[in-house]
Amino acid sequence: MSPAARASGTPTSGQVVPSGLTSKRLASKQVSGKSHRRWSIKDVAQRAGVSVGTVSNVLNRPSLVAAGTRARVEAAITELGFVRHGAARQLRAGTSRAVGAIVLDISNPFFTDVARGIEDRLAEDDYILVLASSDERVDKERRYLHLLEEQGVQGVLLSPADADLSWLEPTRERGTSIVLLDRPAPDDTLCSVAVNDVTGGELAATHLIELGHKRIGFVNGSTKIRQCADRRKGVRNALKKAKLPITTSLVEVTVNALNASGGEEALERLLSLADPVTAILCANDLTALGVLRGLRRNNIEVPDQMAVVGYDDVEFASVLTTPLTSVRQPRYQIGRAAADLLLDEASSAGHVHKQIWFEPELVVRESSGPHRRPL
Amino acid sequence: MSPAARASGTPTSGQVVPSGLTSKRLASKQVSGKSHRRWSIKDVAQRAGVSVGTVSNVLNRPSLVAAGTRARVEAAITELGFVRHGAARQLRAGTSRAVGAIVLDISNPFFTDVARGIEDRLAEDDYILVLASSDERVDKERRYLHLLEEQGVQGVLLSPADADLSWLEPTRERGTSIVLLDRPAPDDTLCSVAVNDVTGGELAATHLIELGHKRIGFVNGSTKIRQCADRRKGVRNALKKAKLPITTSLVEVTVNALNASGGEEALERLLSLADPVTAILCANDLTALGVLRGLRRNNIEVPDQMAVVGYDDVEFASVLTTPLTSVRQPRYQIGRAAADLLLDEASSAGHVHKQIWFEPELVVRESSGPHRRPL
DNA sequence: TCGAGGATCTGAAACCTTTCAACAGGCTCG
DNA sequence: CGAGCCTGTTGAAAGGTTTCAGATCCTCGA
Repeated sequence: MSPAARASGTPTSGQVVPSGLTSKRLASKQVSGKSHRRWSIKDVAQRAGVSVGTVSNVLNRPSLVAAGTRARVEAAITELGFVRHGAARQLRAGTSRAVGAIVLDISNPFFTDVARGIEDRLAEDDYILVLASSDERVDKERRYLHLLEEQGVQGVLLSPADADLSWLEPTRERGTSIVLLDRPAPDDTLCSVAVNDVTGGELAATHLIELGHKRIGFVNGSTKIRQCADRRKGVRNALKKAKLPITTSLVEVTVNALNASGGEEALERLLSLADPVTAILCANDLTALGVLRGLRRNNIEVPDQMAVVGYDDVEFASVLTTPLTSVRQPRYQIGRAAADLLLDEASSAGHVHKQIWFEPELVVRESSGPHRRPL
Repeated sequence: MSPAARASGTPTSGQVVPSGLTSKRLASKQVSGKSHRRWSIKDVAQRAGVSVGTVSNVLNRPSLVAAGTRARVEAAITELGFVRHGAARQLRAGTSRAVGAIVLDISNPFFTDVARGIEDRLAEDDYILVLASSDERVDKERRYLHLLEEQGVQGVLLSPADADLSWLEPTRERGTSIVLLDRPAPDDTLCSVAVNDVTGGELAATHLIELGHKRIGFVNGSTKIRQCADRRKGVRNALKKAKLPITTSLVEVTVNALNASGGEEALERLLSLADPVTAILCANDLTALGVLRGLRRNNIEVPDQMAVVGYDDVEFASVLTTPLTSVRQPRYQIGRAAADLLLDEASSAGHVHKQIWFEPELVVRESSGPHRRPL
């Protein structure tokens, strides 16, 4: 197209400034030269010898256009390299092909997989994902919501940083749908997708109980965190159902940080008990990893002397020296389901808000087994 | 605002359909009721008793507006809950506040961290990130680029699936900047950010050589993959510099899949050698994990009987039973740098294309040490 | 032969913002 | 006291698309 284009087809625009340049003006032209204005629908119409309305029809309702005309228009489009101006389309049609997601932290593997689920579902409907991390900060969350609303996204998938959701209301009233991610909706005016952490805790504990364990250590984070509180509830449910006395069968250890060193510290405390536990349940895989590491250092065999169960089923759980039994959350599916709800809410007239609960799944590996040898 | 709003401030719109409804029309209104049209700048102007031009000035060039007027307009904006119509703004102003990124797979931890770097840098300038995964498929890549271009993003950060980049040219000519991610630009008409994998391979191998190893196993993927080829080149460079004969000092094993089981298979082959190696270098941490696992099963001690080095420094490398020595890539920084280049290219007139190379870093942990005991 | 109705196409209005020339006052300086 | 300047403000044009009422042309049945 440009006369300077090389035959080979390699990129030609935006060359580096020739060293001897004097004119600033010229330099800037050379360097980032936005060559020509984009072609508009008008240019296409002219080239195809039809009206703009017809071009628009080819783009949006091709069945209304006679085959011959359509072909001519399509030819003009490709010849010109015409690209629809999304903003203009959105301005007039009032609807965009973008969906926003605000998660706590996109570098957290949980949200990474969720994001992937969202993206795949959106792609099926030719939507595009605008992704943001709130870092659990309400101010960032709001700022992003505002930016997304300005952008005119169809809706927002939100993993809220805070319990209070009333601030979402103005945005919703203005027509931006919101679906809660990894958090149950407080009432039925909102869609949500969450995982049942109570079941998760119960699954893990029941597994250990069925293996014959009667004294179980539970390494958990602060119960101020909903997930931790729920998992604890599940663990206690399991004991209750098995008619095991909670006071003697459950040893709860709360750690500040649910990571490997937190796990090691918790293990210290559990090993120093007069009446030791035979199994340890961790609220998270990293913590379980710390526990495993500590056990190895103390020459305690897993699972024969101590059974260990984690939570999250992170990528490496299965490839550890002693593969870790863990609770898996259907992360990808969560994302897909949430995107699905949003698209439904945004497009279908008869949308009814839904709260979707996913059930976690226990993945049994070598780290858990019956107690065979005392410490 | 709505008369039905409850005093508590909890969400009220979008209630579930009352069961007895007969009119479909009514139902849809009740269910997803986009209550009223968004307020426009005109409404704000009217309410503040000024012209639309003034409101626009308050929004975009507040210094031009007298303090009193500005206050009145701002009051009107908050009272009405006015949100700028981004599409209209973009249509008229010709510029959007979004940047696209197309990566190979957002659920891959490498790109996850890169994405985070991008996002953080963009947030500083109030830009927003549109993220897409190509799954290494050229068709998805192109489809997404087209969607992003329609959206009118300022530019696209692209981690290309294919060697051929000529197809990017039309998009660039139309004014969408492109910065290559994790891939060096073929020439200086394009910005790029990449990591020097040759250095990475060299670092790892040199480390082992300095520990006294004279016979090293190298578990690598196909050299058709640029990263693998480059790392191999680096390893060979290190041997050359140390004046070690490549034929006898280096045992190369190629695996189909760079994962844990690939590592275990490779280890089998390395252990069956007549003249065994004393150190194993893996092109990737998962592979190293498989190697470690196999070594443990064979009761071979790490690092005394066998040193192991990985590549990538994944999250769990440091928390393994034997913490893994690995090569770390500055992933977050890569993302930041790429976003930085893009913003510069998109905004500054005197932009000069740059190729940025990041150097990887060796993180030494317990899995590597001098050879102390024969197998 | 005429009218109805279908298929196809047209052209202008509308969407909401930004931009900019022009204008209104008020002030300073000569 | 008038010219010139500065500060604020205005109003209309422009940007690219979609939508929709209407215009044309054909075909078919009466």
